[in-house]
Amino acid sequence: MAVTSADVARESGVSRTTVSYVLNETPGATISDATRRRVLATAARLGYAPSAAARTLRAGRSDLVLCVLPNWPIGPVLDTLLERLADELAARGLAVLVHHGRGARPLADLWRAVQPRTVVGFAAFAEEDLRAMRLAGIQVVGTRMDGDDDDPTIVSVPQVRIGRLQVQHLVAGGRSRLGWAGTTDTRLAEFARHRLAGVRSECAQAGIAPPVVRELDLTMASAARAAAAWREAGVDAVAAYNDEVGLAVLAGLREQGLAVPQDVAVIGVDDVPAAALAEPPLSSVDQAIERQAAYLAACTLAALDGVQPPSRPDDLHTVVARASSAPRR
Amino acid sequence: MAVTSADVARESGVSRTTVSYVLNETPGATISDATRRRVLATAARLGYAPSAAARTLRAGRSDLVLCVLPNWPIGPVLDTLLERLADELAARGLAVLVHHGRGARPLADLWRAVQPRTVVGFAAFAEEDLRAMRLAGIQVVGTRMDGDDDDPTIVSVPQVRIGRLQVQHLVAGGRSRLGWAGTTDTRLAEFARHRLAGVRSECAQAGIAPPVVRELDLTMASAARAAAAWREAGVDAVAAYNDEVGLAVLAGLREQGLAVPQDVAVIGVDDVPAAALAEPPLSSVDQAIERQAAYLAACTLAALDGVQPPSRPDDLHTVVARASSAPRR
DNA sequence: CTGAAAGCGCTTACAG
DNA sequence: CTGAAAGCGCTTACAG
Repeated sequence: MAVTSADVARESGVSRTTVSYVLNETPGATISDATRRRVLATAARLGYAPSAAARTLRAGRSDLVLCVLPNWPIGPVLDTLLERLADELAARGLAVLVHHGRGARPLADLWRAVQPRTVVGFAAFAEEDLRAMRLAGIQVVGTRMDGDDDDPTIVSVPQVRIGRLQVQHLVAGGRSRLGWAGTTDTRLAEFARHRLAGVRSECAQAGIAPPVVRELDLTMASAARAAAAWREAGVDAVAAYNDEVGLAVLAGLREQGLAVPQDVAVIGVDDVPAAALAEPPLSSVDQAIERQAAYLAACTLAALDGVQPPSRPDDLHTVVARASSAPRR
Repeated sequence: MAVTSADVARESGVSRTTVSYVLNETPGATISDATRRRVLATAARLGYAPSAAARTLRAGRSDLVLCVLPNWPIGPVLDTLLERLADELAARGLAVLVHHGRGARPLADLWRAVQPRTVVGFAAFAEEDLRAMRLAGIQVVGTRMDGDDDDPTIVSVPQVRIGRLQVQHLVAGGRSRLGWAGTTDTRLAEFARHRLAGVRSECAQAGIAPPVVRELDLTMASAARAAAAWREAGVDAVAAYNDEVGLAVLAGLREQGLAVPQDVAVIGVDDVPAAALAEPPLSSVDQAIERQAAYLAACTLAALDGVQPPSRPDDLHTVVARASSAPRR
């Protein structure tokens, strides 16, 4: 069916060995210029492309790096991460493909279809999946959201810091009774848990009461209910899971007749464009996506080379202060 | 290194043939129950997984379906599409992997690493890429944004309709001088072009002037400039590329002291949660994502089976009317 | 009911 | 400078 190296060999009047030497520019081999030209021309004319399956079988490993995502909604952060990773790895002849690991399908089904050299996991793997990958000789690079692990194959971006930063900013602005606006989107539960933990610990640190926790579903009804609860509790500042939730919080507070930032301050996470356009403009926490992406790519390359990964940059997140969290007068 | 079927055969005291028959439940073969049990147990104990490369080489085709995306930002629409597709194909033993085809890297590099059975393209392929895939025996399923092609391997979701619907809605609400809010994000240029074409053609149809076109970059400055230009031109309604741009339009109009919907009506596309939360709530065009996903999945399955694809549902898009486009009193 | 053998397409010692 | 041969791990006619 498809063109094989044998076809190229026959058409060029040489052996498959010679075809392989020419096409792979094999270091040891010296091929006469005439032969090389002839082989190259034939390959181009026939549209020859080597069989990935055969190469992988022969070599015992492929040039594929597989990124395994949980069922997170893909946003700009992840998008940039994947793009950057693909660019860096392409420079070394590696292809990056992404598996959107929705729901309950076991990873094992994948290995029937594809044989990656390395798997980059964006959430913890099941024990059995890990075992299967190790047995199959697949290298595994992991990521974590808490940052207290020394496993060198693990990239960590501590979500906890984000929550801490939000609280520090709000407290510095004279606020002392905090609310937390989480999300009912279960796909984000892992992120939310760590960010909330950061909020809690920083509240304790600052000597103020723990946050009044509410989970929103991005409807006006749920945002208004949350706002009412916060008013009830005397909340004067809300840290939101992200900007999307933060914008819902603004809407809910408005609905309940609470003024931002006079009555309540609000801060989100991500610094999406819509944050700056809100009324009032929404404060946020910038994630330094480009630098996170560079860090992840460097860690993956280090794992591929079997060397120590770079240490994590520790000033990734910064507060973007806008009117929604202006200090108490 | 890894466990092979020969290992399982040796440990079970049978031939590789028998191992293959048992593990693949080969129809013709009848294996004694004792042997079957023994082989299964050994395979499980050893953690045997067949080599995808060897299976693919042997079979001449893999169980991999590759989705090739242009460098679009991934949003909820695409996300749902991919999830749905993966689910439907998993039921037939096919794995779905995604290639984020950023920028200029030629697709050909991919075939060195991976050998898909089918490629689902979300934008037009380069001629040479198409040729290479055909030569490699890869089945190609395409998608288009204009819907006037009868190629059965092509899934089309006509963006043009979206623009038409927006204009119909605005005109029905008594508006007669339209603006179009595009985006400076070049990754979306293809979508924007078709939606704008729909707006243009429907304006002609309705006998009103062509739209006053402006491209926004999601900053207040650019939104305000656009708003000023529209006021200058006497625009009384704006169709936005999507809700994100629509929200920027609302901000720009507010900044310029124009009242929505009294002075200017606004409508976006996508019906994201933030649209309903805006002040005033933003009208939009719903994309019926679930049904689009089902349609794409059905087309892909049809292509795999070599049968006629289903015809496109033609009522995918519907206007969600909110305060931002309330009729002229 | 089970096994020995061929062959998928490639690369790479090994010979010439 | 070039070619014949082996072998990666699998499946499947073909024999028994």
